[in-house]
Amino acid sequence: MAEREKFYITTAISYPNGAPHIGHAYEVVAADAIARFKRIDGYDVFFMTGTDEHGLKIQQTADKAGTTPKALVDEMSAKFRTMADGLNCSYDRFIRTTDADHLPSTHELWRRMQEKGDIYLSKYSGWYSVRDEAYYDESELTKQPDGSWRAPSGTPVEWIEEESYFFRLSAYESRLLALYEDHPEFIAPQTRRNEVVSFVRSGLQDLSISRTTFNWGLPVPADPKHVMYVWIDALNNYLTGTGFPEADNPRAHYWPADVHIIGKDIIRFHTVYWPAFLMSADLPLPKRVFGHGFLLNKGEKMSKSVGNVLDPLDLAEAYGVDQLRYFFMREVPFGQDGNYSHEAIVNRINADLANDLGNLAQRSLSMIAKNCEASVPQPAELTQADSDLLWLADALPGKVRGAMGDFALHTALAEIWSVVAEANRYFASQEPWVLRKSDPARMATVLYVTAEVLRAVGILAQAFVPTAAEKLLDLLAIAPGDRVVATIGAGGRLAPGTSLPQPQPIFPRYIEAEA
RNA sequence: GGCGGAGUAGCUCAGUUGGUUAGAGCAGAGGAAUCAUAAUCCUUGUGUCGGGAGUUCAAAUCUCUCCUCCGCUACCA
Repeated sequence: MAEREKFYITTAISYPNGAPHIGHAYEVVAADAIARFKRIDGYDVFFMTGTDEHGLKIQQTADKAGTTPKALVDEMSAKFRTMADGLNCSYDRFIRTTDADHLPSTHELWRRMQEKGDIYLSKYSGWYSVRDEAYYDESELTKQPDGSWRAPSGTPVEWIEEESYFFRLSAYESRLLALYEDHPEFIAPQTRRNEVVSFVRSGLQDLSISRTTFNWGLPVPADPKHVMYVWIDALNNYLTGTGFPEADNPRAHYWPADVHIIGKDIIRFHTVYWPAFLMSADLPLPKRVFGHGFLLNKGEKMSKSVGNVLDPLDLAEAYGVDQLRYFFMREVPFGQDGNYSHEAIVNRINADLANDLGNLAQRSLSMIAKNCEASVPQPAELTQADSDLLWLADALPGKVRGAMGDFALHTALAEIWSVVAEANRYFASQEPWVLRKSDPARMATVLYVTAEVLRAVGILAQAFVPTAAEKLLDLLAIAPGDRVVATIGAGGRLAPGTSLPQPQPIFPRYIEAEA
């Protein structure tokens, strides 16, 4: 057997300065679906998510709460991990930038960049608002009557100069442009790529990569009064996850990442800074970076003031984990912004999951249980209608693989469910409940073909709705090792006579609670 | 301001390199069936394809122009 091809996928790591929200849930669920699909498609997958735990804000939040940064991030990071677990996300490692192996890894990256001559000590200066804890560009400031300057937020600013290490980002402009040119797939979707190319073309300045104004962070090698600023510390988690710099680490072969799944708001860090760092360190670059969109609550961004902040686990409890996952991935074209609302979620759950797939499984498997001695029926000769439907099911792997290759999760699901819809039409037109009396052999064939379609659908659905798909495959008595994409089609057909368990509903309908 | 994207049925969107009567899902209306989670199936749309002009035998699909919306235009991530 040939060695399996590796596939390394990551989410961004979350900043645990507040509780996880629906955006975090969306990202990790989408990445999980891709990871799960790759696994059932035969890849050696490494899927990583985690938390980015250093920085001024964490330190301040801890101060305000009267605790230590470490105690704070221990508590907060656990919430993110609990969320990922609660949403049934199959990460192989949950990395934390406070993990012990992240320091040597990041020091090594820094050292290599320094060796290249790309890191130098200078001064970082600018208009700083103490109250906002942020620097502002001069163009953003407004002059007050007394001659002083104010930030956009109205707070006073002062000119600050701070010693800082810089990365020679400006030296990488042409190499980055060449990367985008030679690998147009590196940044997706297309619209994000356009933005990045335009940004880099406009010229790059060197990047401040250390701070002396706080100390909750990784110390700069040989100059511990500096801590590394977020860019290097956070981005390097992807390398740390593979055991860098240990060449003999069992995960070393996963680098470079095949894809970073991130929010569109941090596309620049992943497509400009990150590859430049890696080029400097003479390390291979990630193959692709995908910037997904945001989920909006009825068109509005989630915010505490609007009062529409939702806890993802509350949603999962209300609708079901698989149901919520399905909604996220089916409703919104991956890469674009999308809306969610109670009505939309319920509609998807009931129409697609309970009615279309759940009911198809129930009606066909019940008939098998009652009329075929509770075992896989023996098909007779296939009619054109049978072959046509099987052909559609057998063609699904190619279509879904193609869609998943472009991270078009919504398209993959649409493809799968179009076959479910076709199977419902087939079932209605074949009327096996009539055949039961008029032509039992024909009935058995129709039920067999339907079960075969359910098998293909169940296998592919594992990536998106793992628990329900598992239930469906259990009902079909598919052996654990056979629940892979490669068995879909003529080579892996159900064996007639295999006894089947008592059918159980796989997706309940969502019933509105009494108001 | 500069660069880029989008504007197609009530809603969400598909529409490869221009080519028969512009499609899907959902919602709405009517009907059939009863195996099934009151699920399913069938039928049903007179849409100025944002406006205007142009190229072409032929444009939602190319060109120009105008209108509207959105994103990016670096150190909060």
